[in-house]
Amino acid sequence: MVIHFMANAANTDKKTNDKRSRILMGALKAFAKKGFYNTRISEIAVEAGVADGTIYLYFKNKDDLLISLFEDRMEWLNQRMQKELKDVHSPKARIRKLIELHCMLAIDDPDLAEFITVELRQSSKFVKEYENPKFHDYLRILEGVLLDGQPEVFQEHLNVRLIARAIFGALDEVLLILTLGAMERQEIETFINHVTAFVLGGISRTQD
Amino acid sequence: MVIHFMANAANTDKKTNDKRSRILMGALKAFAKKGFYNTRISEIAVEAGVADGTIYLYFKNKDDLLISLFEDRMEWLNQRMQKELKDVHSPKARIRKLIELHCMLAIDDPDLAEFITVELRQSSKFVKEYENPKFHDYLRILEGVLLDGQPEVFQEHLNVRLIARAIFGALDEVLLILTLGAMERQEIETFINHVTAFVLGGISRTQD
DNA sequence: CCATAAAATGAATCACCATTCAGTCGCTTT
DNA sequence: AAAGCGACTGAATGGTGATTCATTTTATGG
Repeated sequence: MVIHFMANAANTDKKTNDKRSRILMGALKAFAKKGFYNTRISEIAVEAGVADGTIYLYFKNKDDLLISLFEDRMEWLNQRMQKELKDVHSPKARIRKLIELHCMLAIDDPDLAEFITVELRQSSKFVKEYENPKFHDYLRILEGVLLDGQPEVFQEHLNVRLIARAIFGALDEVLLILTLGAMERQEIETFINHVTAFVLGGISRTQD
Repeated sequence: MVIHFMANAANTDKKTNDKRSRILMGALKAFAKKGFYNTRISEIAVEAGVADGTIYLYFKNKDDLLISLFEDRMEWLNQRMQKELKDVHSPKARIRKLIELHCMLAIDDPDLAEFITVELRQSSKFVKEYENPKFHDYLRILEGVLLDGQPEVFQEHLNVRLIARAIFGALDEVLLILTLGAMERQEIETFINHVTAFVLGGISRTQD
């Protein structure tokens, strides 16, 4: 009896998650292409291969779908960020890694890159009540890297919170360019080098 | 006859411009508060003190209103930028001036600040056919300042186009913070100093 | 002061689309 | 095998809001 229940639940969960994540994928693709407000629920449904109504079994409404998509993807992004930063110890190298990862979104998942660069502000401003905690987690990771390096290599008077925002803004804008023009991997690497030099120059104690 | 016509035209133009600019003001206020897609034409009409239909005498449709608003305000911003930069000659001082002006929007015209930070990307991406030339003019001003200073004080290998974007992104993000929390003028000045130090550090040949 | 044109109005239209829900499907249990 | 149950479907609903246009108001000129 118990075993049955468990198996059942696991199965249901699997199917549930599968469908839910297909809907999220469809929404991401559609939002990236046409933006939140220009995307019809029916388009997401087609993209996900489900009926319109099915979406409402997994999400309260269109706003909730947007928010859930943010939560899901930013969570993933933050975890990846933290995992990759774990192995890097020099503060400057961590900054470089962070910039690399941020920019590599343009290649790894262009839809996600586009979604973040274009919808992030809108959503945290106009989807009522939504504070976008996962985005703030991202900022906190960046702040953490700055704080860790501050006593040694970064300027002691940095306003960490402010500069983290400025760096995020710079990266976001660069990511936006990357998603627009299709670029060679090589060219992207050059971009990353330039941006890294710019950011490190802005925060380091001494010029390299 | 000619004189009559002229006077007539001038008069009409004046009234026309007056009403047109009242509509633009109303749209700016409404867009800043609720965003483009959540703003009803009727709300703009109320804000401007005109009838709904009147808006369509001056603008083709809602998209056109958005675009016209961009053109109008960015044009104004660019002109102000260029005028103020005219008197400043040292490259570093010009960068500082540019950052100051950008940030001062949060105080001088919070609605405009909010509008630019939140609607700029959306619009250039989803309002079909619109290339947002005035925004690119802004970028070109920034690039110009970098280029002017490059032979002397800024790093010779700067990718000017890229770094201009990065700087814009950083400023935009900072402006976004400024518009959210109401701040003292003093605190804003501190912010400006930090951001200026960050940017100059990122582009200068030698640490100051 | 009248005639004509121009500008402005705002109620009515109508296309659109998020959301709902009555009905179907397929699987499990007995 | 049939009843029960949860997941799923997609056509129908209802609210919404951009846009239109018949009508009214205001300005112009003789």
